[in-house]
Amino acid sequence: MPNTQDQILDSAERLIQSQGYSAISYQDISNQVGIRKASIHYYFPSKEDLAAAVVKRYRLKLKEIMDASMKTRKSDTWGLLDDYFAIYLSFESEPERICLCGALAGEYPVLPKKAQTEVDGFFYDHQVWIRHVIEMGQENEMIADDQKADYLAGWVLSTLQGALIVGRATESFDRVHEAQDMLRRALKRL
Amino acid sequence: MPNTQDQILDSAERLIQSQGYSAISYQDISNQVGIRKASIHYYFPSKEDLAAAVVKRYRLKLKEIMDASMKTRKSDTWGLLDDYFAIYLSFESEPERICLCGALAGEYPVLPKKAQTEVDGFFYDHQVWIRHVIEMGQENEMIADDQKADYLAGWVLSTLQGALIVGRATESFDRVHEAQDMLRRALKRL
DNA sequence: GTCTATAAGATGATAGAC
DNA sequence: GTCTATCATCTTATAGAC
Repeated sequence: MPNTQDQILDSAERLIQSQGYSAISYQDISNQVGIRKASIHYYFPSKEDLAAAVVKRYRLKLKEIMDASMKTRKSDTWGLLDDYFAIYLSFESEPERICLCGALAGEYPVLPKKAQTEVDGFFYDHQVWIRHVIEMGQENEMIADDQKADYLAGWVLSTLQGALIVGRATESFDRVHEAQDMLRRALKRL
Repeated sequence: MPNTQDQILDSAERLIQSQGYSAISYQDISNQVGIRKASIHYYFPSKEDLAAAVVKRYRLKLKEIMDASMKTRKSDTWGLLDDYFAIYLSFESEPERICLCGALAGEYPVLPKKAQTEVDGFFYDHQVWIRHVIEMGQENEMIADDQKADYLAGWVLSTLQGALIVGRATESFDRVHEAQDMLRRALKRL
């Protein structure tokens, strides 16, 4: 059983992923965690603090997954890409949820500054990681090198985030599978 | 000068595109339009009514643009695709705004039912239109036909929505240009 | 740490005058 | 049609007891 602070973060993460930042309240979290909403303020004085903490933790969690993948897969281009794609496939079992930062990006201008910075940093982390994978793939001639690795990385990121968001709204998670299929082919043949 | 009802819809559309549905209030619209918030209830009794009306109008507006393009471009595959891409490029001049339905899809589970239906219908319209363009392109051998047109259409849609959303959060509208570039190449060579 | 109690403000919505 | 006035409810947040 996680401590109270982690339970609050878990609840907030889940709620933001399914409802967005503006829609959720301390009361919602209070109901899920089973403590009074005043108690939440003990851990996170303001909603801005809570938002920043949730994104920070989420960003770090994924960064660790990606770094671990890099360590075990070495320069196995398609294995690395599969690992990354798996992050997005994990949402299939909870169709109300999407990537936390995809959800937050949808209401970016109303987010508190610190949360904005973390969301921005999240996308930066991912783009750098994907770019690295693609660069290695281009060196090994697994991926065509007539396109800048950075453009390709941004493209992969946008596509996957978009597939999750549109997929949830159209109740078609297949979209995510299909998008990954297309990306794999495109990277091979571009 | 548009009538009051249209001014309200214009304002709501603008606000949702930049802030999302949950974050906006009758007060915000009241401030922009210059009428009291009680007056807005005269046109749209509940926020749910307003949401449904905004999406319905937006969906129709884009449907008309796409149908007009189909009528003038006939079977000019790349011309049609350019017209469609131009819809997304139009957001470059107002970097706070993204596609209304992309923004709404980011908080889909909390939307009123009727708004959900319209958002869903919006994506359906687009996917059908793009699929049609791709099918014609495959017949004319402009686009390779080893992939289902419907998958390709879904992929294009997801990518463009994702590029807008991620692009706004990372202050890099280039993302949209680059994604369109990649899509064009990918469709040609797949 | 968690609670009760409470504050100050915003929200969607309605009634009724003009 | 648009206004003022008002309502009940929800929001984030704080003070202080246990």
